[in-house]
Amino acid sequence: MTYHHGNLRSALLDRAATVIAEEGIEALSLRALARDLGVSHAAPGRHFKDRADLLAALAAEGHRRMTAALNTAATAAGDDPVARYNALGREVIAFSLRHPAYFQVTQHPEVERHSDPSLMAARQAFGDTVRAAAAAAQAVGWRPDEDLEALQLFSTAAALGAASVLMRQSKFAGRPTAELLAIAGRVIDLVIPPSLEALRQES
Amino acid sequence: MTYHHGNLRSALLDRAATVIAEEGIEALSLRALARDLGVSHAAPGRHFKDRADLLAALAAEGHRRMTAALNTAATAAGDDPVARYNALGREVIAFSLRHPAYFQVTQHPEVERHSDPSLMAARQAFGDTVRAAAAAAQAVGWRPDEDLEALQLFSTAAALGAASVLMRQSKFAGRPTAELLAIAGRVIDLVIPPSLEALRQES
DNA sequence: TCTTCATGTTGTCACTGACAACATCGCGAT
DNA sequence: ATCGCGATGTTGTCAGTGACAACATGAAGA
Repeated sequence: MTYHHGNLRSALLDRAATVIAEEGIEALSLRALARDLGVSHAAPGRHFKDRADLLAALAAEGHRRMTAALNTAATAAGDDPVARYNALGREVIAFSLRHPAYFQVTQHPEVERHSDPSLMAARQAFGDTVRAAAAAAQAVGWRPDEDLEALQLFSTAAALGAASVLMRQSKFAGRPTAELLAIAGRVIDLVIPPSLEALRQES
Repeated sequence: MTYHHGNLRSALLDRAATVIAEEGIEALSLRALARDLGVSHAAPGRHFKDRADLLAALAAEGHRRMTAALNTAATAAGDDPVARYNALGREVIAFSLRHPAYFQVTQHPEVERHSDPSLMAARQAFGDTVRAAAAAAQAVGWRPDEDLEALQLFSTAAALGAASVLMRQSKFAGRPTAELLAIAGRVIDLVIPPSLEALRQES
């Protein structure tokens, strides 16, 4: 045996991501992963306590990347806090469409219940980013009467739900990404005005 | 052996629902179910081809009950189509809170991908009910420019996402049901006006 | 009564996650 | 230089699980 894979941990995470993208989370097996990488069936155990632990690590990575994507999208959106929060919503959907494996793993109930510390930290960082943007939009007049954290949680859930619909519903299957993103934009606009100006015109 | 359980099929579904409510879908095992009911490990196979088949049957039942709940909620809401659609949104959340096992199983990705004919029929009936209500609201002026099916799908996803947040987020854990339903109402109001009158005042 | 079919039983297989005991590699202290 | 030790990987094994096949039982109708 050649032994010595070197970076088995990241190789496992990579392979897991592609397996999940192709066949879904249920099809993921530690032993199959080990076989795919030409390594013994117990080798994954050195890096991940169990299957849930691997999924948690993958989900943490997904949250970190989503957070990073949101930050660049926010700065690209300019100064208007309402437009920024709207852009965040769109980016949640765009990122999900770009990275279906991360979407699946972060949204999977089995993983959501899991309380790995590094996963919880990544989740919290993601929530903090969204909450800060929601607070800025609220500060300039968007939904001033609602509880901030509730606004954050429910708008995030709505955006992720929309992403799920766009990925799973046959109505949208096979449509080009650009079209899906356009639809995503309209959906986000239902909840968050596209700009401060639009918000002021509403009422 | 006493043999002859009589109605093993519905006993399996019942027991499965309580197991799911208590320990989650992942904890569900056909063999454990058989043990719980004092029946041999292969007996469930007579009624459900495999684990996914049992989950599909449970999900179909969930969709049927949700649809029934929506219909009674709609008639109770009176004649205003906007108020009716708003009430439907609230009832989606209320039903989910009342029946967490059905919620979990209908929303679980593993089950959502499944294409059991009776499950698909139940899903379609649910979708038809929501779409009819959305169409009525649209006919009196709600979001007239949006695609009807998209409106239906995304508003359903938003309501279900809100239900998920209310059930899973620690922020809402342990709060009395009445309070959760009040929050649910505010969330629905973010997307669907509470009445035709409110809709007309918006713009 | 006899047959037939639905329902349940026993037996078995491959696969999986999990654990324990052992092997090897590389690196840092002596 | 080497010694020792911790990190990483290996082989071996166990119980739980889903799935299937072959058989048993009981009820209902020809």
